[in-house]
Amino acid sequence: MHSQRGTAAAIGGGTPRKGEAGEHSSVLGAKVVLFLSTFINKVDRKGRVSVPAPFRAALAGQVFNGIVAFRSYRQAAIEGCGIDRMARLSDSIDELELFSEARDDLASTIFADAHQLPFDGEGRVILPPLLAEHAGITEMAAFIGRGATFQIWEPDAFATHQQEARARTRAHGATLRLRRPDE
Amino acid sequence: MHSQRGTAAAIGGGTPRKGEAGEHSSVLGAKVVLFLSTFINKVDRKGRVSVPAPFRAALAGQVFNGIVAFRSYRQAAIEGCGIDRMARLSDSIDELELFSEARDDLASTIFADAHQLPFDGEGRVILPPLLAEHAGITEMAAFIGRGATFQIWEPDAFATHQQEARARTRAHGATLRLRRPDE
DNA sequence: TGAATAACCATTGACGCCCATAAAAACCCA
DNA sequence: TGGGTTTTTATGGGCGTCAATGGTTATTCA
Repeated sequence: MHSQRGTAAAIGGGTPRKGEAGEHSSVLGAKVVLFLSTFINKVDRKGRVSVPAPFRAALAGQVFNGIVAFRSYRQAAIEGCGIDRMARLSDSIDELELFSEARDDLASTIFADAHQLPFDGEGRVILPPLLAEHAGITEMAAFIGRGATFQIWEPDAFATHQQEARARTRAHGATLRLRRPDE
Repeated sequence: MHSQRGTAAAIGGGTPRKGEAGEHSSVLGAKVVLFLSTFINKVDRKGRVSVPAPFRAALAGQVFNGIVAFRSYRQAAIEGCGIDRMARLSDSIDELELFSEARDDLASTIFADAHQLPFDGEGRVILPPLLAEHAGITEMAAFIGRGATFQIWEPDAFATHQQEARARTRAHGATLRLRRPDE
């Protein structure tokens, strides 16, 4: 059984049906990567999971054909993004003082346990056992769009988390100023 | 037992499977070199260690077929990178005040005991005894991705270090402004 | 000539890659 | 608008290949 079908096409890789110049929306500069919606897929016996097609589309065209995954420090989840984001992170860190302690800490915290998970021919990845364990994932994996990044959760755990998050939001009345397109 | 398998080809050297123009992802400018994840490999009786395949891929195409290693003066670890980065480092140091103390120190610390370790036919290098000793490496070596560079640790020592680094990062709330792709 | 080093094979298990299938969307056309 | 057709996805499984590792032979240098 399939979870749900491409409810939302992630922007940027927009899977142009026919013709539709598309393909390289980036003449230069970064493509817009947006992960939306939630998809629940099965983890097969070999530990493979299909990355939702819309997510794959959002990642299309990046130098590395796959996803980057690392453990979330705050939650029992796996953080995911494209390689381009990691490259940007690397550049940012490179700008810190060489050999400074902060730089060291960030590097060993962020890069050390990031995994590059390549897509197979069918758009699946293999979840590293350590990460899967951290997220409590065994049978099913929920891909959660978070805009520029996404997360992978054990479905039930996420449901719980989401309820709590909603409750908190309602309580605190979180607000957000929308960024102007040009700033 | 293998530690973990080549999660992926690091960017830039992208091991294009079939055809795939690939090869030179750089139209101009530096190739993207990104070391990610952690790989633990065995050091054999002769002191040889396999450099993780993804790291090798990231280094592919550089003028020197191997890695550059030198002792970290802050930690019980070996710093590693490709020869290209050493060239950049050299440039950076060149920009420091001539005859300044800092320049002297850096030059003698980094370049003096930097070792060029060539790959053998199977992608292994021999760890210089002095470096291995400094890092306390005997049986196993952990290759730690740090973005543009990597480190080599004794696995247990790194585990400890990583925990402390995480704690520090969380405590200070070390943050990092993500660099915009176009700036 | 002996010891250390480098180049050369051999093994094996994990993983990449391929093919097959079913079901659900998207598409098309009356 | 609705039914039939085509495409894409998600999922399973088999097999060939490569990476990690160990050992053996050739080569170099003291």
